[in-house]
Amino acid sequence: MSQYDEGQDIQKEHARHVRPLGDWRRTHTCCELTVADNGRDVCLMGWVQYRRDHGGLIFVDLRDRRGLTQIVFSPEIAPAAHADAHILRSEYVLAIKGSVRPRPEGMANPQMLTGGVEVVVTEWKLLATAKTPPFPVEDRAEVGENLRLQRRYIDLRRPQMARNLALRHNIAQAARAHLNSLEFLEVETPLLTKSTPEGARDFLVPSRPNQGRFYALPQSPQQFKQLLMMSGVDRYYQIARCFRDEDLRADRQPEFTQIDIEMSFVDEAQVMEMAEGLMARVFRDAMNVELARPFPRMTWDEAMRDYGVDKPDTRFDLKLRDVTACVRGSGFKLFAAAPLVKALCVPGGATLSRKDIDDHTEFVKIYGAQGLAWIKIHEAEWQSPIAKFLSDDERAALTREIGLKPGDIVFFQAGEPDMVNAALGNLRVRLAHQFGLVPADAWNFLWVTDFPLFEYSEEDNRWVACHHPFTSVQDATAGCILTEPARAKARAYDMVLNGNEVGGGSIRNHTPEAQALMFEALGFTAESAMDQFGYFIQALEYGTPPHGGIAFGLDRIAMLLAGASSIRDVIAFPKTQKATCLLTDAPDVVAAKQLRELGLKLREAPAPEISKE
RNA sequence: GGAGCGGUAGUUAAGACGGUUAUAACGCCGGCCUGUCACGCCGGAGGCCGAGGGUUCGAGCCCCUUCCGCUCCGCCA
Repeated sequence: MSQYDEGQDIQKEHARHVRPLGDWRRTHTCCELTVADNGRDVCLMGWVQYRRDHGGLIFVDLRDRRGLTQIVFSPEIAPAAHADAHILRSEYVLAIKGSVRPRPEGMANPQMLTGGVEVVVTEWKLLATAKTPPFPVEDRAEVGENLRLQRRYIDLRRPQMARNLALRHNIAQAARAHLNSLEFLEVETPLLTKSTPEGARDFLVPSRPNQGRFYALPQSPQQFKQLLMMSGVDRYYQIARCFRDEDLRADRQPEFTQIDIEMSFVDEAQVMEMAEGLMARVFRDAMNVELARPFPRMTWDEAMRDYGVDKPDTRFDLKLRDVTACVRGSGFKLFAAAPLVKALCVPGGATLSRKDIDDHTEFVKIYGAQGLAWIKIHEAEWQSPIAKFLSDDERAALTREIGLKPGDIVFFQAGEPDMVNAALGNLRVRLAHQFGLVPADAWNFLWVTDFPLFEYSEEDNRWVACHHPFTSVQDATAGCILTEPARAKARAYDMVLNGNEVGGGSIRNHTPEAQALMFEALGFTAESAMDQFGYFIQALEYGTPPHGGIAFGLDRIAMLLAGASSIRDVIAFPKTQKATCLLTDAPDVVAAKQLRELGLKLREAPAPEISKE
């Protein structure tokens, strides 16, 4: 007989003790009683966290999502209540009546919020038995992700997960409170909508009454929120579920939540000021932290130049240096011929071991680098595989440009700009963590502005919108939309927190002419633009106010504020990396009848053993 | 589409060069215990080593295939 079966038999036996709730009403939660409640008659309900059965006295820590309260079954004070209490097991659900008393002298537990008191049980009801949980309901239990997701309802009982859910709620409520105070209107937009060709892959939903046609789930409510501006809503927000059928990451789920905002009659400065105010409110309400405003700003060009990425982590320095000119005619052919050569100096980093450097070399190969050149700066010499190729002039130029000092290590990357920036930009973050340069509890906000309007897609062989096709162009570069797309700058802005993009937005095209120009630059013909976006282009023609907005990634913000390493830890029921739900086993095969009704035929029939009929 | 890490009692892990009966801790079950709080003490049960195939006298360990989880690249307007 397995431990599992034994547990089931015990549970079956104990189930005879289960009683209905009846007229019992909970008077307090499990984290609020204090010595001030001494003598009070209370009724608590919750789960058995720990049971400490001394044969005589029985202690139970009763848990709800807020905390723990110690209850005591005493054979002297309440023999009837004590008699059956030995059946209690982990996760049994319990209702108790009793009186609050301070714990005896020296018996208080300062680690518990309610550690000064206990409740002496005079009467109790077993509300439900429970199987032995597959993993302990404790933060310190390190449990495999698959088991946590399969039994999510148990995982969510763990204090950290319960706190994460509450934090997420507090963030959303702070955002709502702030936006409501500014007279924003919360409006819901459709989940069943139209597929658009730009952007991420859509989730499609077949239509039964319109066979052969499909809805798409929204990647964002972008067009709808702009249509609401055209409708005169003026200030809109929505805590909106969004869907993108792309591969997952630790910070990316196929369905996620945005705090989606749009405003009329505004420019960038007003949207950004509103966004800073919202974030300040979120930090005040949810974290009890006051943020300094306004947030620092940086152009996209500066971000790429100094940090190699468009979402710099400014909690530490370690800026990249462009040293292309220093090594232009170098005897080191790799440097001499490269379109871009950048350096990343770590002060005091010459202590790195050969193995450390090998690890970093492997790391940058992820981003397409062939290798990783490095120089350790010693008092007397430069220790480096490439030092012998560098002339005295080049050494002097590098020393000057990078500011090299004895004890430093400097890494180089040469090649195509995208690769160089990605390799060194990501190495920068890795090195900062290795050298302990990332301050704890720092909240470094940053606006990144002046994004390019377009980027070239090698795959599609055309220019695509960096942000989205409704973003407007900066006046100064409006003339080059068609002639020199690479130079066109967008009226777009991203909010970055500790190296994570937490929000992004733009001022939109509000004239049909500007929008038509954008579609033209993206390679749409007038006909194809009308076909895909006709309703939207038409709407622009009926008096559209200047407008713009921003969308925040609620999940990502919650993850950062919770200190979680995965977005899954702040989503109640997340998907796995293969986009499946281990709890419900979705996605699943469907009955042939359902497919027939939708007019769908699978290319291959599902295997018989998993097909449902 | 690609790269890497992992899968061994309920859980988390250990398992030397391929060699008796696969370890430990926690949990679970039973007993004892009136001030514990991750209670303590004594005893016990618990295994298809992810799955399938192969090599071998012999496989948790080596080889092949496959499934699952995680991290990353591509992808994500």
